[in-house]
Amino acid sequence: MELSKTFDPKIAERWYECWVERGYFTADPKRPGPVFSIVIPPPNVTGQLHLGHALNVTLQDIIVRTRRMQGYNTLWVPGTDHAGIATQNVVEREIGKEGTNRHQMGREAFERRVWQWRETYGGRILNQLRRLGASCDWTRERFTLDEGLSRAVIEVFVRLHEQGLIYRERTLINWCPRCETALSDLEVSHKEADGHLYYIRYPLEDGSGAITVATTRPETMLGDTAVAVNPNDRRYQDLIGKNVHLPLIGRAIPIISDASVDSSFGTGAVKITPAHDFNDFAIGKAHGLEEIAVMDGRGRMNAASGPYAGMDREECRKAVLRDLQAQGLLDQVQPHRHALAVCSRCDTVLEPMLSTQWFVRIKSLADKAIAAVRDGRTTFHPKFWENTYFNWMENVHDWCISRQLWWGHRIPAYHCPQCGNTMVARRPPAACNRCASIHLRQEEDVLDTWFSSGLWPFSTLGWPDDTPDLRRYYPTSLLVTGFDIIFFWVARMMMLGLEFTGQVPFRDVYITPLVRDQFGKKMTKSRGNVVDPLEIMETYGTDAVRFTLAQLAVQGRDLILSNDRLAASRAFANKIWNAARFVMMNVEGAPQPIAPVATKKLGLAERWILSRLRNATAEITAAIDAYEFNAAAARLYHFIWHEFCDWYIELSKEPLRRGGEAQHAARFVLVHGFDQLLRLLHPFMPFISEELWQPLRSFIAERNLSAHLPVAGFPKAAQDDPLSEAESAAMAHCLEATETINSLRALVGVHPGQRVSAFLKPLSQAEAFAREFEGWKSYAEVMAKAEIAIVINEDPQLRRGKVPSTLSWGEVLIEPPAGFDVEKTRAALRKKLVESRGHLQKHQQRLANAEFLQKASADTRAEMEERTQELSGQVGLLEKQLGQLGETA
RNA sequence: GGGCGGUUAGCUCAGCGGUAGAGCAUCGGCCUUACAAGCCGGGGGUCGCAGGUUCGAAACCUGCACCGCCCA
Repeated sequence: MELSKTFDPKIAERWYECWVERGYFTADPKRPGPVFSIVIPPPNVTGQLHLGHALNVTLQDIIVRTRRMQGYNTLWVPGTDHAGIATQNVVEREIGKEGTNRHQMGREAFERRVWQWRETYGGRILNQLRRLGASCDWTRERFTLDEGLSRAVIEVFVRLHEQGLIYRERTLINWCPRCETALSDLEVSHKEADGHLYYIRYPLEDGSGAITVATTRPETMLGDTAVAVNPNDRRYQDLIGKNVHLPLIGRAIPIISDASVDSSFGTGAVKITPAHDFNDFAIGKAHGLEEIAVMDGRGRMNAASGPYAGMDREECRKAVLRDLQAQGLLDQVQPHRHALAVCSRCDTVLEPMLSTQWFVRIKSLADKAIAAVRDGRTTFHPKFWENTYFNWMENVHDWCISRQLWWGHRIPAYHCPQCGNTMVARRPPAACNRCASIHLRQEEDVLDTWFSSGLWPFSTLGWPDDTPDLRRYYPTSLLVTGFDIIFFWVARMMMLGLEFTGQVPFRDVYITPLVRDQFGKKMTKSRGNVVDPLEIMETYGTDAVRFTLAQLAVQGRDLILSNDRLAASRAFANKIWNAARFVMMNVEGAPQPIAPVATKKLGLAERWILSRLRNATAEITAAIDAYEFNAAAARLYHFIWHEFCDWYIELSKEPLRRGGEAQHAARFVLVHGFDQLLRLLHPFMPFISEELWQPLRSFIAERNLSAHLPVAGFPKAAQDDPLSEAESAAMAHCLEATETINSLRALVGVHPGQRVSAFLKPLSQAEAFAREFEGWKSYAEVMAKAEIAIVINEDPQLRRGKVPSTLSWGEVLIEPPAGFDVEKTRAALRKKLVESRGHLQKHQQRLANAEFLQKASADTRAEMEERTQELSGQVGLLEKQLGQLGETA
């Protein structure tokens, strides 16, 4: 079969469909073997693939494909979450364009509309995962609003309620006036903003003067129910207990003292609005103040705000300031930088709002989740992320789980309008269990999306039923996610998993790096520096993108993606492609499969590359096991490019030409080596590896050889090294001699096509070297384009007219072309001499140090002595060689 | 304010107690029938700064500086 000259990623990427059709990714709980299971952190159903996903999914796929090939019973569950707020926003925008809104539509019609939207667009991100090559079990795709998962949500809600871990309370919560819903602490972002500090004079009721308060939010004064000062503030001692006349509204409110007031802020006196500020709420509770809400759910002023009713909060602020100014009550305005709480979904400034919400009592759940990480049932990689986890878990507040949305799991609570009773139940009760009324109303609110995604590791496996999947695949082996999701997913999955299954949801948590642009900046929509993974997949090929991400995935460090890196990976793919062409060209016409050759019967170069393969296999496997993707990718790259292509393919050319047994052995090693190489590569670059493995397949001698690579066995490092120590040394000598001769050729300007004659002179044990040399002479001669002779006894004529260089075990001389530059070669030797002398000096000093001799281990001393010997040999040689070139050292 | 991570070649990063490494970029020479998205060869670093521990520190400890992030 003929391969084209360059690699076209598009063609290779077609294999995906075939793998899915063959069911390679479909798990079977009945199959024997150790289990490896993983659930995808469900992407938002409205989402589009971004680089964070691409990285996350690539790394998961590397592990999953490796484990599958290693024979694990492997399951990777894909799916999406319903993303309450985000999805509702998308659909509201859509119907907005049609001139309607959800309130006009009504709840049921709106919900139907959202489902329609989901049917049409919800699969988008999952299709993008397919394009990335993610080997998910699509027969088990889940959605948080699926019937099964919804049942799990209700079950968990009811049980938590029964245990007293869910309660309902009227309190101050973070409210988004645009989304018109409550938010949990985690959905609140903080950002710095330039605002103003307004100094407002509140006249005392007794007419004896006024007290000035400073505030960033003048419009909330309409709901003030007190003014507070610090009890130790001398300035206001006399005023505590008096009343002020609240401007614009006319209400009389007291001046109180509270230790939490910061005397250094503004005037030291602050207005207290319990219904619109978290600090004020706490003060209000402590002092029994009235809570007066002056805004509605859309951030508009309500009836309690008197003349301002109906205004928007921004508009109201202007009006209030204008009126205060008109009455001479606005003392001054200062520029002021302060933190704003905004909605993490839509960036709207949030409003603290008084309302009745459902909460999860979190302490006992968090304690269990902390313990599970402390005692190592779940481990983070890199480990330092555990600190972040602990820090959050130890300071976690009760979780507000109700949302005033129409898209989500409706809370299974039923209110009785007749007697005010509220019941929580798995199924709608027929009648009130207190007053027997049959007119019950289900709670309007839905649950926070994270409430359902927190159940994901076990709800996707069939919980609350005792299913074969749940029994076989839970707890899962690993969760791969970004650090920003530790609180959302990891924390909640841990808490809920432990509570409802008694087991941790996953044994390992691998925290991926953050992907930054080539300037090291975080990619954000507002910066406009977001790189679309689909675009770069289009340009460089999916395999190249995957490989680049793996190469850069260093633990504990951000990942900086650049086009240079991507281009390098594309070049790597092309290199592999061409190596395959070489292999295929050289086995053409050979009997299929190529009969294996016993290791003993292989040539030195063949045993050497198999030895390197063994080493690469062990190192790559260990790196994957340790989630050191960068190390695994680097070793793969080095093995393929430098060991297999640069050396072995070159070394194989001679035996291939020779024919007979030598040719057969080289063919066998090329095929076997390339087969193993493609298997090692497959988890990283699934498409090109399959594309190349297919034509190679018929040459591979393996019983029960699988039809495709995803289910072929992953290489295992051979027990014994095919290469003895002596042979390994011999190959090292061969490679060093080759490199040194090539370097000399370039130095003196031998034309690349020209053969040269070269002489090798060992420093010692010349006869032994001469015998060893016979074993690798032909390799070095081919690779260095040289006639090489070994010199045992130096004859006085040897050096005449030749150019020398050093080897770690001796020296090498070549015949230079006429008119070469002697000074250049002298300079090269001089440079080497300076280096070697420097090193030698350091070593000699060390060996002369009494303390070193006394304190360093015997091994270290011996090693240093050996090195010193070697270095002094080098220095002597270099001096001699410089002398030979007419320079006294 | 509390905490975490980083600072090594032009760039991106390994190395984490015994002669400073890789990839990319750069420079020189080569179209040598697998590959010019290539081959061969070369240059390039007082390992952020200051102390300390050690026979020996890029590596371990302390402090500082700068960059990035998280929490309040």
